[in-house]
Amino acid sequence: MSSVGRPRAFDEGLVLDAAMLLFWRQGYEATSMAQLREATGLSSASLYGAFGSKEGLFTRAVEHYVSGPGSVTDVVADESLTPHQAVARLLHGSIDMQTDPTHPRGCLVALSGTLEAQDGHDTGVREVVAARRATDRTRIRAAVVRGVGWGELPEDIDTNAVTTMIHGFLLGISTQVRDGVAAQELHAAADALLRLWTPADSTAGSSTARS
Amino acid sequence: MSSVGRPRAFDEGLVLDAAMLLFWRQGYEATSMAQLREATGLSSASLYGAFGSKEGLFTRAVEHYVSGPGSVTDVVADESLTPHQAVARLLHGSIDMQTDPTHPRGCLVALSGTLEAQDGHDTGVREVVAARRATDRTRIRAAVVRGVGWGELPEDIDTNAVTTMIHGFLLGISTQVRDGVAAQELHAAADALLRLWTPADSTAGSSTARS
DNA sequence: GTAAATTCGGATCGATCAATCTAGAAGTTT
DNA sequence: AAACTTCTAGATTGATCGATCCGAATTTAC
Repeated sequence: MSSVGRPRAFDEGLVLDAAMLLFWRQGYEATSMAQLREATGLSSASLYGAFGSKEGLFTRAVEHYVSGPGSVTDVVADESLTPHQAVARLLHGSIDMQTDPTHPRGCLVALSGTLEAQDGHDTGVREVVAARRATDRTRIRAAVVRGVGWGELPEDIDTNAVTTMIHGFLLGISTQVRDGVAAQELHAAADALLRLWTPADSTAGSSTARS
Repeated sequence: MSSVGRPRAFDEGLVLDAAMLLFWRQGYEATSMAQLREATGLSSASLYGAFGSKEGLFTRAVEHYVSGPGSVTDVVADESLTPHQAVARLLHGSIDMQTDPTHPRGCLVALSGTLEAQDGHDTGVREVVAARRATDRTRIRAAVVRGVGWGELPEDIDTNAVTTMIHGFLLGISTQVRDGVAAQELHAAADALLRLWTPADSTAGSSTARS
């Protein structure tokens, strides 16, 4: 920020990477500043100077996640794809990401901030991830509406219901992955879910739509 | 336990009720013994004398939940129902329970123990709820297999995939409820999901199967 | 060269955590 | 009455929590 004074000696991206992995694996509350200090290699002074608070660091780590591994869900907003393809890639891409053994399993956004804070102290934590969940939901709904517009889905379909069904399954993936459900089973389940995208006519194959 | 000595002055059921509500609302880690003391009206000595530890109290509270509000999922194992009815009542009953405003929203079993404990200290917490999730999954799979046996589902269906799809949606309900999704939307989504139970023939109406 | 600005490691803050223990009063059985 | 257990109420344990402060180190601005 400032051009005067001693320059920062650490790479903010690497620090956010380390913090993201901890929050991803353990959640916000179970992750202590001592662990964050050890994982990032920074002192308390540096961490608080750069991020203000534990909550501030979490917020930045979530943003880092959303623009990193979490960006797999962005594909659902890609209007160059058919709506069916967009949703199929959303689900299959999320499953691939969440079962990738090179980082913690499941989705940071889906697993964090689902419990109530007692005193409005950690409400910011909940808001950050809930906002991203709301974004996913809005994008899924838009894809469903596009599906109706493209003629992939019947005109009289309940778009909110289909949206809730897809988003509900997406959110449930994380818990299943944490419980050890294999990627292959989840992919097959996603295909089964997508099969009702085209209830009568089958203009687009649902099992061949994966990348 | 003992027949001699001063008898217990508190009602264990009421104590477990209060503890269950706290864990349900806030989760295990965010709930402190001080809150549990205040909510139950018991002293530390009484709580530790009766339940051994915070983890022991949580375990008993989860059992209390499973045999109480959480028992709505037991219907999926009811073999006097048609398999389709069993799954339909599982989903719609869970939605009704989880959106009931007289207690915390969502499902205690679905929301707890989804994150990794750092040192094998709280692994018991995870195991208790994960075991119940595994039971739900097993029961859903049995209902799906019965559905094939009854001729409600095609012989060549992937029962694991359908199971994972249904259980995934069930688990995702909790997060959606916490995020404010209305019961009516979730019911409609469940109906949409159940629509693929009968892909071609429609011997059982999916939207009229609710209680 | 000097002063201002910023970051660093490390010590430390008060608060809170789960858990244990004490002491005496109260209740129940034998 | 004696033995036994649970009760209330609180003190206390050692550990850990998030957050702050301090002095030394480092860099830029003037």
